[in-house]
Amino acid sequence: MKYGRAASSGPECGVERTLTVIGGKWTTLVLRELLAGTRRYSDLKRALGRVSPKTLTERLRHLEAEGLLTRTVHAEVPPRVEYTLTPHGESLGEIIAAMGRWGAAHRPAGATAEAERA
Amino acid sequence: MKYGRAASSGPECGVERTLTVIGGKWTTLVLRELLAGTRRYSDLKRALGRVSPKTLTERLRHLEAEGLLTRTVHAEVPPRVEYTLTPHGESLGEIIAAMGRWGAAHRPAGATAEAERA
DNA sequence: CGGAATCCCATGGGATACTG
DNA sequence: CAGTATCCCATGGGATTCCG
Repeated sequence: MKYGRAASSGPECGVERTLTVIGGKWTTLVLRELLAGTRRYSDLKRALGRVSPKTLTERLRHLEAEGLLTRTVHAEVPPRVEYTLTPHGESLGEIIAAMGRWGAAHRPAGATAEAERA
Repeated sequence: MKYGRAASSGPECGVERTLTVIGGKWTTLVLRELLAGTRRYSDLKRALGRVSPKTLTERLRHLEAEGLLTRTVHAEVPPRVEYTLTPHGESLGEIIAAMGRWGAAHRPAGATAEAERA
């Protein structure tokens, strides 16, 4: 998801920077899962359902590179690897929460505003 | 960006539904632009910078299909087409705003938390 | 258990040219 | 002006198999 410099309303717009970090379906979903607490690789895999190991690892590595989570390998057998959000990663909670709220309120059906009032 | 059923923490999770709507780089950027007000096709193209006409049209059609914006064709010459967010589309403002804030605060440099306190 | 390796597909997106 | 029409590429993601 490469792109040159910001060319939108505000140069160096924050939205674009955010998109390069949490762009992509699984990325966001992984974050949402980790916002609930530390998770092991297999926990994430199970929670996310139909994600391939390749994709999951890829996204986790990406998030780690961005400094959003830490990967802890426990030297035991069987191996245990845990992923935990850094404060930096937790700061994304606001965005994820907003997305969750919107998605819950604006369901395809149309029971949107009514559902909120009820 | 298709996917079966929700398999994450909460079944039918709102986050996933939101992702199917605003997933993608340009989609979000278009929304951010329109949150500032009605825009013509050429306005958007100029504001977004390096977006191809194909992509822009594609995303606009997608958003229209989702009921997030309305497309108004003015029967004049030269043609004028305006895009305006529906209330439904405007309700995404909270998410976009959160993304903007996060991106602004967590810049690569590292002047993150400090910038927020200042 | 937690991946790495490999192969393949779908889709978003880019560049360019052309038109109602 | 506001697209449409092609063609092509990059990347996210899927499925499967194998390994330390």
